[in-house]
Amino acid sequence: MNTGLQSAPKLGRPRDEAARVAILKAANAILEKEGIAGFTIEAVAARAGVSKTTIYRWWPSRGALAVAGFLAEMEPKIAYPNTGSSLMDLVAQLKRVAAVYGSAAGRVLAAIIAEGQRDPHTLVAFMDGYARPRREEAKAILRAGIERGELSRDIDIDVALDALYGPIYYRMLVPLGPLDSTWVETLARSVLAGLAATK
Amino acid sequence: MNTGLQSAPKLGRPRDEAARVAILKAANAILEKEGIAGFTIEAVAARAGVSKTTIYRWWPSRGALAVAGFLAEMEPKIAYPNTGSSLMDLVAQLKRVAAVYGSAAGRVLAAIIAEGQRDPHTLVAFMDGYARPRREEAKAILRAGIERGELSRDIDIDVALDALYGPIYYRMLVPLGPLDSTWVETLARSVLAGLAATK
Amino acid sequence: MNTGLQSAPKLGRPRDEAARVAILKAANAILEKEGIAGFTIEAVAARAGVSKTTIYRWWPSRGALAVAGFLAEMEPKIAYPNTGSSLMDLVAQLKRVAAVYGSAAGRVLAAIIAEGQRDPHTLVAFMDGYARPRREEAKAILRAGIERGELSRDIDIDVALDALYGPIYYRMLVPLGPLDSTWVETLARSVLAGLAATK
Amino acid sequence: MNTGLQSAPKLGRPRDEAARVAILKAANAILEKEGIAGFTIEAVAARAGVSKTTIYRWWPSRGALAVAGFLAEMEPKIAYPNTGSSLMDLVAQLKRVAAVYGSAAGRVLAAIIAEGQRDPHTLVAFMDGYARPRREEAKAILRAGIERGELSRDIDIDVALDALYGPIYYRMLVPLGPLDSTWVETLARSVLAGLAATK
DNA sequence: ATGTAAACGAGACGGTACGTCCAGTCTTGAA
DNA sequence: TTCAAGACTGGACGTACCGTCTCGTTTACAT
Repeated sequence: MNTGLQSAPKLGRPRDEAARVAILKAANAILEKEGIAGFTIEAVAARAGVSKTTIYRWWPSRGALAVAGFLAEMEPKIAYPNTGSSLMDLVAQLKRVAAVYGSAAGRVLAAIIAEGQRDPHTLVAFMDGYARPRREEAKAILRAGIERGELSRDIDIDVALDALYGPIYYRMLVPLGPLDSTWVETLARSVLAGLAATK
Repeated sequence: MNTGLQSAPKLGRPRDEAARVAILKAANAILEKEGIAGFTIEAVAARAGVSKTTIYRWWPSRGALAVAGFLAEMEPKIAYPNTGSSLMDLVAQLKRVAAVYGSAAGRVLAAIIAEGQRDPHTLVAFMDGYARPRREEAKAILRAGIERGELSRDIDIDVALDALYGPIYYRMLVPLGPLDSTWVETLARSVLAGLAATK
Repeated sequence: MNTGLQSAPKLGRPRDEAARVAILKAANAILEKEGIAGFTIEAVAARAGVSKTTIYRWWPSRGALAVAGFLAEMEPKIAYPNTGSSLMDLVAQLKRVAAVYGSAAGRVLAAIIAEGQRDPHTLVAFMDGYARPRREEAKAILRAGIERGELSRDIDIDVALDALYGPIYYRMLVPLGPLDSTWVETLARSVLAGLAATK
Repeated sequence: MNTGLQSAPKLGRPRDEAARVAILKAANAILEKEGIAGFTIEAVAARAGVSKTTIYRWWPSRGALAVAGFLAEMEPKIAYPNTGSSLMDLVAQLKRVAAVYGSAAGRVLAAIIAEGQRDPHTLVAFMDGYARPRREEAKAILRAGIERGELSRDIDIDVALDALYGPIYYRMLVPLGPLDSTWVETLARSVLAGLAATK
């Protein structure tokens, strides 16, 4: 996936930026509307008004394209807020994430994780491009909270984040119940209470 | 999935039990070894030494077959223990579940959830046949714990179970870290502390 | 190319005869109308109302299909006559061949020879299925003529047939002039005179 | 094919002669080695170390390029000899042609004729640039032979040339037998006998 | 014992999408 | 103005499986 700017060889016809954008938009639209079932390279090409070749030139697989489309759409949507309080920031962002994942974007994300089970490259792309960076951001917040004394030094940061975000992904993929704000709040309160209680 | 015994028409050649078993075994084996990518009806038929027709006669779709195979293999493996203490039972079972999901069975389960994102019928089959029954068992334990006074009356049982099992599914599908017993213990302790702390 | 009747295993769904015929007819029609340029497997499939798979199941390549179509159409058209006189038979057949090759069938034949230059299998199929059998028939006639004393024992049968048929193929492929009956007659007279004059 | 010198615009960068030669050489080499199957513009460009653009700028189609390459290589090889005797000249040249067509050049020629069946422009280019000029030379020889009384005034020159050259092309395209000198001699003797016998 | 009815193996069939190749066109910067 | 590089649209390739179908064969029970 050559979305970024690398050595920029400058030779030959430059990449068509409009096509790139159209492809990512089409990928997202299809994933949102029809889910992974209708997400074929041919469908994306048709919707974007682009030839299959152009897609294959820039993205090695269906999954890579899905991830790229998701990132393009998501990146602006889930920045962490900054309220001065780690816990407030965390809860606020958790609610925002739950809201986003409960909407169309959640279907895209679910599709990507599903595709990731089929194609390891997709999983890697998703983890490198999205999952791990988000986790790092979240870790930073928790660490800040520890510095400020809002959280105990004894908590296991990874476990804490798994406990907070895991349930959201779980409900997104296995709809045992709704992903609404009441639920998130109850969850956050409960889990944070556990963290606070740690030793 | 007509695995059960219904009106038993009794006419004609009876169903070949050996074939049924061979198919489920083959389905599991393929799902474990190659994941969802290699899980095609043709592959299952070939491995089971059975014709495609026979598979389609009894299972309506790939997903239904996967779920059936998973249930056949799983059912015996994750019964709840009974130690007299709800919390002990819960933790023990949680650890067992994590261990099982971290092994080959986890790959099968991941494949089923992935297929469920593509085909709603598969999701329904999985939820009806597996997810919800397990959840009911777990709820019963928690309720018993409340009765016995081990747990507060104020906890939200569903949230509690999401907080306990969600992270396991999360790590199974998005490998941000290992699914080992240390992690499960830390997680369980932390979440249960939160539940206990609930006023 | 399993056009003929072989061991007839009898197992499974029997081949759809109507499809086979439709495919051969479509192949011929396209070859006649558009030449080798428009002769794609997809076009044949579409015209025959058949899936590509069905074509590939029975014919290994474009060329094999073209040859099969040609044989199906041609076989009845160029049997040798039998006038009692070898030379008369020969000339009569030569004229018929020229007439046929000058028509739509000629375009099919030209296409096959062209495809044969690209794909050796096609050439082999054409030679085994058509060129050599025809040549053998012609040789038999010449041999009969020698037996009856109509032709000299000294002629080289292969050279004689090359001299008679070569020019027809030449004109068919390289249109330096028409392939009409006047020309064939002149040619036949001239060449046969040469044969008669041999020693 | 703008190989010749036209109005000489003189403006801008001049045509790269080395590229022109490299392209023709590459075209020939590929045609000889891999036949028409491997003869793609991209392959020629790669082998010649030239961009596709440059090829398309000067030759309108694959066939045109093939013909140009063939002419560049062939022109010097098949000039008519001059022994003073038309018949001797004719036979000598016939043998030379057969020898050449039986070698690598024959594969190129066969490829061109094949391509000509697919693309009329190629056929025209081949006929205008090669087939007809050669035929005119041959006709001149026959006419000279008639003038000198070596040949009858009654022979049909076109038929005579078809009878002599047709079989060579035939054997080149449909390998029913070798294209060796023994065969050519027998053929020439036989056909010329027929011409001589023509009243 | 004989018929009837469903299960089964085999494999042909119409389709969809795959990922690739090449055609022929275009857009850029350098020569 | 030519050229190298390489992006672009587009058509066909040959393959893999899908889910359906049509056979002939097998197995049981009901007559």
